Amino acid sequence: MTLPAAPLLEIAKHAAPLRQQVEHAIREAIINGQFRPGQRLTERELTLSLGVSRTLVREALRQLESEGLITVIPNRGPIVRELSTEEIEDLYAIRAVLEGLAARSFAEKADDDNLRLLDQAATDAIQAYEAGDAVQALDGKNRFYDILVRGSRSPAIPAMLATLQSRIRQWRAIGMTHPQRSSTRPQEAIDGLKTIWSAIRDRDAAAAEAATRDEARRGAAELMRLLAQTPEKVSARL
Amino acid sequence: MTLPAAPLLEIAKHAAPLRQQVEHAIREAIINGQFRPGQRLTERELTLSLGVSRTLVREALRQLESEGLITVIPNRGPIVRELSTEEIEDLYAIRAVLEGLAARSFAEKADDDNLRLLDQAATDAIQAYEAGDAVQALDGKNRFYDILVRGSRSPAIPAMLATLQSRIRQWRAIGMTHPQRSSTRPQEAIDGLKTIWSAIRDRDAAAAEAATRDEARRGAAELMRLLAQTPEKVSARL
DNA sequence: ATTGTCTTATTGTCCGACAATCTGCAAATA
DNA sequence: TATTTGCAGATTGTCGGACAATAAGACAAT
Repeated sequence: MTLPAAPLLEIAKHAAPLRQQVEHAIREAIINGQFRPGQRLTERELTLSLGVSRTLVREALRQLESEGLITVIPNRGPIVRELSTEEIEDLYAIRAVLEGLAARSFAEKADDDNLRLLDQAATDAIQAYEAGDAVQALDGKNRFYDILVRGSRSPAIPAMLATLQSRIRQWRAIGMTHPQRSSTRPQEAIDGLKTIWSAIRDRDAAAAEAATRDEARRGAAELMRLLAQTPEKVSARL
Repeated sequence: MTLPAAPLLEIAKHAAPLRQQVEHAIREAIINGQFRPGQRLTERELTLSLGVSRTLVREALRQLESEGLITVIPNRGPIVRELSTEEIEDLYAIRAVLEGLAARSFAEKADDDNLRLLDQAATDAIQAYEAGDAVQALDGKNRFYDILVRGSRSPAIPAMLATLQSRIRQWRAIGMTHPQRSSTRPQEAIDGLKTIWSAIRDRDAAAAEAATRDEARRGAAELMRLLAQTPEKVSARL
């Protein structure tokens, strides 16, 4: 008797090569600020703190390098990459068009399952916001965009956006906690979400793309405004 | 006396680490079809043919992996990545929006030098086309887009597009030599270029972006049409 | 204050080793 | 004959050590 074509349960077949865990560990340390921008990362330190051989550390570093998270100075070693204001703005602009493209694809190709999930996330976010629950609202919003990207059926976009996110995440945190944060921004974000949502329900791909881009750009503009007001602090404090 | 802030000449400071040459060599072999999609690349083979240690080969492979050029199967090793029709289409769609974004930035921020260079490339391409010189026309066109991307002053877009290109290049070649290639396509491409060009001269960022995206999409559509007509051959023959 | 030299920390590269895993094939079995 | 089992070979995954090449900082000499 042969096994059914679709396996009953997916087993993690390749018990995560150690290398990937190393890569993941370093990446996380960079993203959450444990390793600060500009900081040097010597191979020796990493091997000691991670308890793996230099071989693995070096392979992981190569990968992080091509993701743009670190810069490797020849014969000097890697340093955690610092981003100028211009670079941050640039990455956000790229994110905007990619998310826009994802929304377009989603509007064109999403199946009912994904539409339902999107509906759920959208209503959750809106309700939470109206109830004044900022945390839940943010969670719903994040889920909304997550579903949007994954449901776009684009093989490459999710990966590219994930890489972008890992380079940006640190600054996104600022955008949400900054004291001078605009008070109208949350409302704006929810409105943007509604616009995207309704465009998708209408299967209006062009409108969905435009709305998603615009919303992402507004978010970026707000962040850039905040960054401009605290020029030095930002890179220093994380 | 202190040195001027801007160095008089840039010296190639770090005589290419061997590793990068290895990476480059493998990448080129993949791009130009010397290593075919689906083909296995064993570390041993590579060390022998390149004359470097396994260490270097492995590091290079990690980098190529995160560029999407190869897929590494655990305990089996890397194979040259094969792209499905959907994936090709997806990559072209991404390229379209990124080039569009580059055009937008260029229209907004390009300096006179870049504008002049763009002018030159555009007139070259158009003249060559009208003179019936396909090779020169193509060269001008490529230069045009190259300047567009580089002159966009975006730190990240050129790198992302370069990665995309390396994954697509093989199929682009098909688009230009395919027997059933549309006869109106070259004219269309030149028209597209003119539209982009004039939008940029007007500093109309939105129009430049739209025109660039549209043109890229038309090119992609043409390629997908050709691929649809020769379904198997394509991946087989390269 | 500038230049030259030495020392040290670190990367760049190579090598050899061995366990873990996949593959294909042959032998054993039903 | 068809299926399962088991084994051998090939290849990756990971380790440790080794040594040259280079960069940076300290220090001495001019």
